[in-house]
Amino acid sequence: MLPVLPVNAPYHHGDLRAAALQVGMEKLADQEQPDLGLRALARDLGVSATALYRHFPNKDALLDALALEGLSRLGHSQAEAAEAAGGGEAGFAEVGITYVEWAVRHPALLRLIYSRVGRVDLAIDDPSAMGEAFRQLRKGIAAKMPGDLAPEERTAATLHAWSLVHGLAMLILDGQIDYDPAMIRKVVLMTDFRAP
Amino acid sequence: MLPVLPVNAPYHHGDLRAAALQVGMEKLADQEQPDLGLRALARDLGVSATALYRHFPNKDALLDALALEGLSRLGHSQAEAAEAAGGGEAGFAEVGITYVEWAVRHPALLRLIYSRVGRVDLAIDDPSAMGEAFRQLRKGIAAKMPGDLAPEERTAATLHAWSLVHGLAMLILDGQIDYDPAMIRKVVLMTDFRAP
DNA sequence: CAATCAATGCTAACAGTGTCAACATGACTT
DNA sequence: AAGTCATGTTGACACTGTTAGCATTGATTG
Repeated sequence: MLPVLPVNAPYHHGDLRAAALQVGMEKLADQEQPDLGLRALARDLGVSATALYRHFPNKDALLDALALEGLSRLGHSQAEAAEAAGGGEAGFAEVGITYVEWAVRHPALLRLIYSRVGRVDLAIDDPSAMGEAFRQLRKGIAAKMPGDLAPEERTAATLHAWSLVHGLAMLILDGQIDYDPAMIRKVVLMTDFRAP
Repeated sequence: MLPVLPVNAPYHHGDLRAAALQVGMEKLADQEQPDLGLRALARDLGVSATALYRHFPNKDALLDALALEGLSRLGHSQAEAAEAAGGGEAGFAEVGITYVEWAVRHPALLRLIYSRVGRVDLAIDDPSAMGEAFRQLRKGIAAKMPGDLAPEERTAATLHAWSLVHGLAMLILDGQIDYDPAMIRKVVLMTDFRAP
């Protein structure tokens, strides 16, 4: 990744924060692991290492912002899939399959999301932003559950569905199983939420 | 963690390799994340930073060894649970619940295992050791499946079970859901492998 | 038993990292 | 036009993994 506008660059960047997030996103897209160096990123941006500290209090805050952006994209993907799939249990399965597919396409981003969302600190603008985005994700999953379940069963079923697709995704990302769309579909469809 | 025998220590440690693995294991047990520094570990061992290079070619090799040891312990735990649980589907569920419980008790170790097993290189003594241990783990899961399933269904069912408990474990470790044993049991028991 | 040698330890150094302090530049406000 | 403040810079510090070269010890062999 070459520095952005290395020659004749003005002293002030224009919108370094946005540029950092964009280039950071691009770098993550190229990687398997979410290893993002502050200095390396600054180099790619054609800017000194410490310049980023004018826009983020520390590296964690930058990663938090990237994770939040990633979570937003994941949520968007989920919502899209939910709409395209229509109602019913078949549609619900489609949402889960989309989750796994998204994870396979954005491994570093998914890892970053889950590694940071659990320990948001006050560095981020809105500490509840992450939690809120996740609540949306959960809601998206829950909304597709069969309607005739008791509330407690509903909670368990949501957790079951989330765990199943998240587990599938992580096992694939960690190289334990191959990504075989047909097999994923088969496994996701195995669950019958009305079983005793 | 204090240095081991800082005063009057002989020039040669005795068995630095074993000591490193042991202290490394203890450090991992105290942590949530598998962050293990080579120099920090050497300090705890009361030894210079580079001494460890006489026993491991690099940091990755050390972590691989720790992950392998962890995987062995997990496999042992699984086998124990499988035996104690007896046969049948109830016993099978017990094995899955044990998996989640083990993960909650050894978060850093489980993370280390899954982060390294996918990319074993030739640094480790037996490159297939990790894969072998995992095959055992999978076999342990598969062995508890209902016996009257077609082979392909069996594969899917094994993957389903593994993904479900692994997903539950990861969501708990990442702080997405609380560890509620009753809820775990409920969710694990939800699956009916004979559903169409 | 003495000499040698390989195993195992050490220190010094290098490149890389995140982060802070102090200074420089330039865009916006009055 | 002057001054202020956001935004950039360089230099430094402490930390990391890693290599090279030297020191010490326990084991092997003449």
